[in-house]
Formats: sequence, C-alpha cells, structure tokens
Amino acid sequence: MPELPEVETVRDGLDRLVVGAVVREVEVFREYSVRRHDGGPDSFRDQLTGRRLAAAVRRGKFLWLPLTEPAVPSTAQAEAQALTPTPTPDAAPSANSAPAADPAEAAASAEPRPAAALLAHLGMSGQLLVRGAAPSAAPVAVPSAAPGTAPAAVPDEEPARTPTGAADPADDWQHPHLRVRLHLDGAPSGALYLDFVDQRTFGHLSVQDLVPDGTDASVPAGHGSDLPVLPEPVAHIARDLLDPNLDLDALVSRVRRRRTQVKRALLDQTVVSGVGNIYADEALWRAQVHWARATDKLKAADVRRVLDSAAEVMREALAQGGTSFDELYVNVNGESGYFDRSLAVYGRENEECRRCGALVRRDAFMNRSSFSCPVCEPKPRGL
DNA sequence: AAAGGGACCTGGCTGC
DNA sequence: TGCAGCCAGGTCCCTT
Repeated sequence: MPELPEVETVRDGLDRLVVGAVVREVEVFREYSVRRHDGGPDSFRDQLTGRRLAAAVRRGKFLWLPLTEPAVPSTAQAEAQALTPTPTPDAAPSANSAPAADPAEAAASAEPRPAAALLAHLGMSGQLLVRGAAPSAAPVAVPSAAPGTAPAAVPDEEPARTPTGAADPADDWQHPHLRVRLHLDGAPSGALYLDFVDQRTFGHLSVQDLVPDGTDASVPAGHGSDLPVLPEPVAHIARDLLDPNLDLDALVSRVRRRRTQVKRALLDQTVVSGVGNIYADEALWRAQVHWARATDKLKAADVRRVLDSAAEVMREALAQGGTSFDELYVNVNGESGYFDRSLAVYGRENEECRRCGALVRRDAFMNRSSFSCPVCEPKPRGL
C-alpha cells in the first residue's frame, strides 16, 4: 500500500525523470480515474495538454506536479502575456499572492509561478510508471503483494502485451490496468510516457488550482518545491511527520485534545498525514502503545514516542524503498521487499513477536485489521 | 464541531 | 467446476 515512503519514492523518481517535460497528449482510458477533476476527461485533457511539468511535490500521500507554460515561450506568447492586464478576473490570491510582479519583470522571469497542478493520489494500488524509448520499454513490474494477504498470483510478471499498432517501439506494450497516459516531450530522462496504472481504482488524477497554504504561507507547502501553495483538495491535509516545518509540540497537543483512539488519530490525515494502516501498526508496536488507547488519557511522552516511532519506521522504509529503482520504472510499492524483512507486526497474525516471542494478534478495527503484540502492547483497561 | 461509519472499487481467495 | 460473497485499503461524505 502506498503510504508516505512509497509516495516519496515515486516523487523522487518523477523529480529526476520527468520534471521539465511538456505534456504533448493525454489519454484517459478510465473516466473514473479522473473523477475528481472538475469538468470530466475532456477538461482534464485540455488543462494538461501543452503544459510543462515544473516540479514534483508531496505532502503526506498526496503528490502534485505544478504546471507552467513551456519554458521557452514563443514571441507571440510573451507579447500576449505582456499585454494581459494585471488585475485578473479571479481576484482570488491563488498562487500569485506574491506582490504583483512588474510586467517586465514577469516577462523576464524564466520560471513563471504555477497557478495549477496535476494532482495525484495513488489510493491503494496506484502506480506512476515512467517509460522511455529504450528497446526493452516494458517496465519491470513488481507484484503488489501486501503483507498479510496471499501473494498476488504474479499477474504482473508477464503483463499482457497489447499491440497498439503505433510506430513507436515503446508503444507496443500496455499495462492491463493502465488508466491514464501522458505523452511527454523533452523529459530529462528521454521518457516518452507517464502512465497511471491502478488496479483497484481508488487512486485518481486531476488538475487543480494551487492555493495558499492557510496554515502557514511563509514556508514550503510540501516536499519538492519552495512555494507555499498546494492544490485546493490538499488544503485540509496536515503536514506529515517528515516535513521539516512540522510543529511536533503542537501536534502532540492536538492529538491529546482529541477524544478518540490513538490509531484513529494517527490515520486521520487532517491531524497528521502520511501514515496508513501498515505504518500505524508498526509505530504503535515500536512505541509499545495499544492502538485503542484513548488519546486524551495518554501522556505527552507516550504520544511523542508514537509519533517519533512512526517517523522512524517511515524513514527506514524510505531508505530501503529507494534502493531498487529502475530508471524506467517509478516503483510505487517501494519494491515491497521492505515489508518481508522489516515489518514487526503488520500481516503477521499468529507469528512470533520479534521482541518478546508472543503471538501477534489481529483485531478488527474500522472494518480493517489491527496487528499488535499482546504482551508489548497491553490492552487498555475496559477493553 | 468532532467523531464514526459506510461507500467507493477491483480481483484474488474462500466456501458452498 | 462454477459462482457468489468476502476482504483489503485511503479518503470522502454523510450522519450523529
């Protein structure tokens, strides 16, 4: 499941392989995958085509690529920009909350401020595959077997190769769950396509306006850009645990003010972002705090230990997720090998706790599962 | 206002 | 053997 480390691995890959590219063409194979785009697939294509992918930014599990006009505007475009009256119809501050730039200065600026971005959320099975013109253009797909579930029956190892009849040698392969394809020009890696592949279709793509970060407009809104702006649908998402601008003391207080179970708070992306079911269980095991403990009864030190553990486990996963990185494949699963080796409790029902040897238990939680050690993480009173 | 639960979706697996 | 039903997950939306 893509949680913060996996999404950051993807962000890093996009940053290196496709940032700078211009979108020449957009194909939407599954309308549902752009359901969060206002205006539908046609509008999605229109707003993306001809734009430049200016950066790759992430907050929590949300990923966005700010869009600009192509880096070298034609003379006609430059003149058109210069002639555009400064007060725009939509007086909303959006991305241009900075002092209204002097037109000459704006024209001279090589890097116009993006007003919109391609927003991506990978859901639980989304992948962004970068594909180039190499002879073996098919990316090495990795089975997205989640720990605790039976390994996928290697459906991805021999993906269906669908001849499209296109002249391009890279175009003779198509992933069975391809939902959206961006055709690229001028990618630094020579990549030709950015493919959005998503088996379970919980993920989505959309083009969104960039708005000021209401919580703190003086620091970067996410990792990968210096701009204090983010896509409108991300405005309510809290900073994540690896964000250098996160106020940890304030977060500890906020968690303790809530009246809920500690795991629910960890999974609430408006409290702290980036943590999903897997890393929540791992963090609670490391901190030796039962998932059902009441947030308002926990000591500040306990809450801090849980948060520190979550940051630690995600940093470790990130370090391992970046190791096996194919240049042509942005691995959304962080290569998954991490899970087998390092997960202490998640998906390990009835296996021995790596710390004390007790058998890991599985509880129903929010229509999902919670894995914990009955000894290391004693149940709270009354449960 | 804040907390909690259902819906959304797909495909592999289980059990009849 | 075939098929219906279950399960996994993150986030949004609705209800309480």
